[in-house]
Amino acid sequence: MGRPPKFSRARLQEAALALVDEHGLEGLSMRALASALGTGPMTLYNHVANREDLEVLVVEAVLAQAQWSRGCSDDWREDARELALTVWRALRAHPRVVPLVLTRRSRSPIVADFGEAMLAALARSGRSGHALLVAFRAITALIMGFAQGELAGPLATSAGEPADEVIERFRSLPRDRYPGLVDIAEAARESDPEREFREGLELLLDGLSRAR
Amino acid sequence: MGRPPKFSRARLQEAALALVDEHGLEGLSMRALASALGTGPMTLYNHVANREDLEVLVVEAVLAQAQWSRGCSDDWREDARELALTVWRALRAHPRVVPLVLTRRSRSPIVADFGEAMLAALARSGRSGHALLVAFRAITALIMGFAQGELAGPLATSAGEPADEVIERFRSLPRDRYPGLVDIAEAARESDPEREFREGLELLLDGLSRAR
DNA sequence: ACCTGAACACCGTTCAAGT
DNA sequence: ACCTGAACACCGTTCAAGT
Repeated sequence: MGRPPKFSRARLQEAALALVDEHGLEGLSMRALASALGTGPMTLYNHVANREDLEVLVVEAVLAQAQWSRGCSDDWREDARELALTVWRALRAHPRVVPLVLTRRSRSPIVADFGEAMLAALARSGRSGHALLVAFRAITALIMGFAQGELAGPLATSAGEPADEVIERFRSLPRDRYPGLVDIAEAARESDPEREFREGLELLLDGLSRAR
Repeated sequence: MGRPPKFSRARLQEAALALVDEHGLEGLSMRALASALGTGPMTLYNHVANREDLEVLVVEAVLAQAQWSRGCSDDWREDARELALTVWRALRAHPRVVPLVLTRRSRSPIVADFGEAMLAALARSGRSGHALLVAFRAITALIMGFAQGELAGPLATSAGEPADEVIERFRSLPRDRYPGLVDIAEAARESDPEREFREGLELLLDGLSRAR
């Protein structure tokens, strides 16, 4: 006997994302999500295969927020930059989901479409085949790596500890042993994440412009 | 009454890493580790604060395998390259630990020492302060991002699915809609991870050489 | 100082039954 | 087709007691 679903997959996705945004990764459980949706845990299994499947759904909810103009400009660097920035911003909007984005694999068309758009831009730098593959791997690595670095890297600013404290911790290292770390910790005080990402991205784009 | 520890912290670290290497992340539990060490779960709490602490220990076991020569050459690019490669290789030697490396933060001297060595190399490109910070963030992002990409990126080759299958999956996409993805999937067939990383790294080093 | 068993409050998921 | 309660086999961790 056909029964209408109690809630849509989209509703479930939205509720799961809200749970992680608000309570972090450990706030996401089948049971917690179920009660947020007003049902029992087992109901979720009508919409989702298992917990990992649910996590992929959360990842895709975040990635879906990356939007870009479909056409392309006459400057491939500008296109690649726009694409990279929109993904990076989507990740930054949901910092507590980043660990999931880094570790779960999605086969959603969102990922393929983004990849294809980025490849279209990079191809216009004059690359194809192996060189295009390397360029693609490098730029996606840079995006994910910057997101990771803010979350868990040496100068990570999130994850509970306030930014100023992390910087202070590095600033107070022995200056003779760690002059470089002290230096960048000072610089980090009057910097911001988007600027750092943009300038880091520009370094790679410079490399992509030069080599052939 | 002073009792000698039943096992050292190093022994615990080693056993935990072995557990993850062999059975993956889900094979690591307080209970499984305890029985691998021949005791009850609660004994572990004499050596480790909690599960997260244990995970950081595993991360540090992997990072500790990154070794580099202390002196520096007359070529900063060569030094940065060596440092990046040694970390990347350490990560690759323990693919199932990578998700932990991406998401857990360590305050071990290993991390600080690596950072300082890398900064020393990058500083010799003529950078300091904010520009040095950006260069550092970019190169660490590239390293971690490449490790992430192999694990969970669009063309990821690990995570159960064999490399050939992933590539085949992309190769069989509609060529008119995803020409770029099909192209790099073909290229990926006769490529290897270290080559891709080396060449991706070179792109960033090119960018670091040019800009000032 | 270090070890440890029992117990508690959670998990994800199987199963079998409902509509 | 979709829902759901009971039950199972796990977790990490607190507590209280041992040496």
